[in-house]
Amino acid sequence: MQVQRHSKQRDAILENLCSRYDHPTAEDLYFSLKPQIPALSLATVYRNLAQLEADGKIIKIESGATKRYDGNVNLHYHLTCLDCGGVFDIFLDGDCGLTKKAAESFDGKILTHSVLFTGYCPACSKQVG
Amino acid sequence: MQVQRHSKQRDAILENLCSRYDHPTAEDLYFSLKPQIPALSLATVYRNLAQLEADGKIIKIESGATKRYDGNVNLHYHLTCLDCGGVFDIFLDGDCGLTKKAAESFDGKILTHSVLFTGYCPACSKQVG
DNA sequence: ATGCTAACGATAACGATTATCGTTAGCGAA
DNA sequence: TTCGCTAACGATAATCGTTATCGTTAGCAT
Repeated sequence: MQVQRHSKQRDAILENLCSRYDHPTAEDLYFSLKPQIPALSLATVYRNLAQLEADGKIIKIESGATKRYDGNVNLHYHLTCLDCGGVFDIFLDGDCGLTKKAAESFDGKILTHSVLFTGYCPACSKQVG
Repeated sequence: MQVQRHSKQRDAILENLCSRYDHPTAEDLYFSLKPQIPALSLATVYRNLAQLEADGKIIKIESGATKRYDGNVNLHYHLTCLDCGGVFDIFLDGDCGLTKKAAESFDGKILTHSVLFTGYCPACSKQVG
């Protein structure tokens, strides 16, 4: 096993991700950090996102072709808006018994889960259409 | 709006998908149908899977880079096995109140949702390792 | 300060999916 | 039944998000 070294880039990526709530893509983060770290490479963003996810410090959201990331690792769910394409947080009390019920009916080992709702975000659902 | 025509290929894809429970990828279906329809193109498989999904006749499973498909449109969930990579069905009674609770705490419009568990399938969880 | 090598930046490669385009075939009207 | 329209097809090029490669840079232990 290899020692993980500290890196300015990884710090900046984690800090940027944790300070926002729009579930950015790797590219979003890249452009957001470029002014602050002009030499930053998109590959570095992907590399560090993968590492931070493996360390359990961030979450990867499986929403279609382009992955999005979330700095909030507390259990919560997401909704993809069919209109604007944004991803929004949905906080419920715990997991609504999902893990327990699934464990009862499934003869395997369950570690984690994710829930992705589909619909319209507050802003888009208020518009006519 | 355009009229949808009947096609032998689409029939075969839907029938193949509905007769299996391994949540195949587009390529899986392609190779599975190739003997029966030698002229079949992979593009046709993708085209029809998209169309069948839009028609609500099948479900697309967002499990990583490669999408998988499911011919069972009744509400149920899935588990991805970290060991063998397979996708397995998890049937619970209804949605465990997920839709209701989410609607209460989210100020938008919720249409559907999907749940993806991560863990080990029955076979892999029984192996030593 | 020095050496080791994790992490970097640039960019090529990859893999899944989608778009293009000329051809085929489903299907309604003549 | 044939004709005409065009949805759907097959082949393949293009796209796009992500990952791998490789020479260079920079943490960090000695």
